[in-house]
Amino acid sequence: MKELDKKYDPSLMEDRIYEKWMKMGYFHADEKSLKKAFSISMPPPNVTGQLHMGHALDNTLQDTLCRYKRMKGYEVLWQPGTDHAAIATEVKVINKLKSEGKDKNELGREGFLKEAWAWKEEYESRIINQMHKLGVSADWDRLRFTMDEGCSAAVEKVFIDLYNKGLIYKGNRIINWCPVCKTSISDAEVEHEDQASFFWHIKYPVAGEEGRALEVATTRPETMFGDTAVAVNPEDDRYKDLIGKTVILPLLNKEIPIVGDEHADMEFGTGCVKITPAHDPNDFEVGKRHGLEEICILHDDATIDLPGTKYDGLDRYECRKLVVKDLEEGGYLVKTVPHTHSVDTHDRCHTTVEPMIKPQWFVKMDVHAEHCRHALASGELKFVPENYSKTYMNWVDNIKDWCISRQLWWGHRIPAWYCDSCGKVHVGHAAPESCECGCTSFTQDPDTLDTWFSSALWPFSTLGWPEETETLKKFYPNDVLVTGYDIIFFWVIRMVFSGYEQTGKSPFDTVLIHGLVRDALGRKMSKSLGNGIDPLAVIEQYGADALRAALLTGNAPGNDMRFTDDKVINARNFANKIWNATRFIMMNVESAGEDVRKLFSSGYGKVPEEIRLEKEDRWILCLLNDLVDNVTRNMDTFELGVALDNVMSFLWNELCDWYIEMIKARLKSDDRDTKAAALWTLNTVLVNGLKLLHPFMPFITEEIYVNLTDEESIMISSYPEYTESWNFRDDAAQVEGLKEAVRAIRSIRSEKNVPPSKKVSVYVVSTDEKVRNSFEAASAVFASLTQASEVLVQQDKTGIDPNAVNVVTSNAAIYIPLSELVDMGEELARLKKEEKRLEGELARSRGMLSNEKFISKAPAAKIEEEKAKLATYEEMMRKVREQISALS
RNA sequence: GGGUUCGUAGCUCAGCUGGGAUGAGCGUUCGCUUGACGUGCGAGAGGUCGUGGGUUCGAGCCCCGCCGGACCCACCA
Repeated sequence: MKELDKKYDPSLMEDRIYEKWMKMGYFHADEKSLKKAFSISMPPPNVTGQLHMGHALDNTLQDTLCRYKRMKGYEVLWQPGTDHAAIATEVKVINKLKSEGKDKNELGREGFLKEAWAWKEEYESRIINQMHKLGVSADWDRLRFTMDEGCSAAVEKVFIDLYNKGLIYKGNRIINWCPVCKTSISDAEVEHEDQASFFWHIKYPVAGEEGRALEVATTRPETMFGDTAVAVNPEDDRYKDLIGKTVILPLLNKEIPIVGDEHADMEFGTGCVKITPAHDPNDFEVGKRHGLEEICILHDDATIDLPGTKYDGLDRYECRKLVVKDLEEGGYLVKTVPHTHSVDTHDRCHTTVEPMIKPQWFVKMDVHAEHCRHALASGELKFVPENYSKTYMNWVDNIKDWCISRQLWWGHRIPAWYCDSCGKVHVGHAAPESCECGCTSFTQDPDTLDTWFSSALWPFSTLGWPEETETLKKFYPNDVLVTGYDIIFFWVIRMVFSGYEQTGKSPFDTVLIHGLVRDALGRKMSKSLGNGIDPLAVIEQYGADALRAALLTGNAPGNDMRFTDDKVINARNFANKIWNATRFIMMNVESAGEDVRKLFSSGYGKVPEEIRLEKEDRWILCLLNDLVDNVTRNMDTFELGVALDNVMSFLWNELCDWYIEMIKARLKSDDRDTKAAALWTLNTVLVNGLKLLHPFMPFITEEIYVNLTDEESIMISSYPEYTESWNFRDDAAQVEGLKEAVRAIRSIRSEKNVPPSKKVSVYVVSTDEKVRNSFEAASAVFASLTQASEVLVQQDKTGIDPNAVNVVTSNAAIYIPLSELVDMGEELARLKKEEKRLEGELARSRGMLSNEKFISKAPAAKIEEEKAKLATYEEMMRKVREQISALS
């Protein structure tokens, strides 16, 4: 046994401990192990950023589960890795190049990718170091990256496979285009932002009908150059005679047809809709139904593409101003109405996206959606908390084909090759020898795949798939996936259908959902608000253990949480408490000598023959045993916050506040047996308490454990198992009675302002011999906990000052002769108050028991419980009334 | 428009399959140099569980309505 520093200072130990764990290889998972497997794939953080509170929470949850399972005897694989984060990284690298005066296009594809890889190396190692600080026990030997060789091979195989099955197709479709990033983005990457703007009402004159015009309203007047029709509802009496005729498109003086289409809502606006198939998803559909021309009027950077006009080359918003001005001058503008509407923006750069028609690659979703439904219906996939399966199904039921091509360089290049002469597409690992047309020259598709295409394969691509590796066999499917609810659509759904499609299985059994970490005011942490809290700063100040505990306490699965300093400070104070309790124990063990200490190695659930336990020893062992049961149950149902609360309150409130105080006298005594039993119990309870705490607070528990036990590490120690042999119910109940009495006396002393220095006699009266015996046995403890000069246990009130203060507990009556301090009127009032409280309890209890329906319908155990309570309260009432009549 | 979720102590939140709100932390009041710890110890005050119904022997928990907040999706020509 070594000594602990006088002061608890996490910064002095955490790095050292982590290095030791790494060196010992405790995080490594052995695919050849015969132990039962437990596996989690870490949601790969982007190589763009740094650890934020969301990561800290996500990884703390995973780490806690993994450490628990390891101690429980599982072979645990926590598979770590990072994500290439296509757009995010590409944008950051471009910006970095810009700041160095370089340009993406000048560098060329190869040169740019070199820069991007260098970026990746730097940021990957940075974020991994940050996870080390948090205590993440992932198997770093198996670190993967979404664009490494194996993952890339998996991506290519899946693409080719889906293409061959007809589940991937290429088509000209309307997609979301980001004019700044110059790439298509999926629906999921689009955010909606409310913006104040206008509704411009414009007249389109009907051709050949002098004086008649259709009035349309638009928020994007510049798109009128792409109009190829005006739609009215076919049921609309106002306009249905015009269907089939044409209107003159102002400014361009072009005739376009009037079509009848359901899309036009008679109730909304004027009931007439301009149709711009190339720049609006709804209009695109209308265009398809009516065979309308699709005229693209925008360049990729959102400047106007209208050669031969004065509008050509203008920025979209410049053009808008000019169009409005020209319409007004031409007498076409009817009115301008202020209007707030939601604008689609790119979630990465917040640029307003433009719907554009582009040739893109899509994944068909119908078959895949079926996989997702099956996963839940079959029970092969479960959500914790369960209600998130509704969110999941809501997504599944509304899913649309997934646009997977991106006009980026940083990513997995699409394995499609176009014949240079006939243009035919060939999908495969490499270009074919020759095309059917005889041509032997091909060009690869320049596009890359959506980041989530590779993330979707993460649970198996990281384990060696498509090879049937030992690792894959041992650890796939994963047991748990831990992630936030905001990512169910992006990631969870795509992993699920990919898992079924490629491996025939759900990629994981349980999805543990957590919420967002918000700031103290409940706001989302964001760069723009500048309200983010840096986990590393918190670790530096309070330690990783405190941060982890703060993230887990008082938080139920799936719920958002507020992060406040209070929580971290409380967690740090707890750590300090445990630290000092350990120092106290060590100090006493040291002085007790080697012959006591050698008894300490016994396993859980056994008491060495030489040890003679006393009541309070059995009480705390019984509580510990219940704790093991509770914590295990809560860990297994993913109630980590509850489990941690249980451990903390046991160690702090029961072990430190009660047990240690109870045995202080025994530790000072010369009786070798009683001292040995107390020390043995202390050590046993602390060591096992630390084990229960370790998954949550790994560093301090390791430091204490190795110093206390001289063993190698708590990480590889075995988890306590609940045992019947430590169910000392009877002793536990007696000590609880004792505690109740102590609290009652302290309460009286405090109420009467009796200073601790004043020692008074305490009489305990009970007619129950067993109760008397237990108080008798504990009289020394009892006296020290209540600052009593003596404790007299007796069966009646003989010799007690009739004016003594009296409190009634559930198994005894306590008398404290304090007559000189007591105002009899006050005392009577206090007793009356107690009488009233008991009356309430009795009424409740009797009411229940006299209710015939309760007696006939409630479970028998519940009835018995209530009867016992009633008996206790009746007895208490009897004593209180006796005292009242004695005083009156 | 579709869906989800919340409303419990001054604040932030727990409350397990319905069985006494002896719930936690912080804050607050009073007291304590108790030799492990003031990052501590002891004792208090503080709640008609948003609201109105219903089901039940019994509702913070289940069902319906309402009020008030949050979020997601779709739409907004």
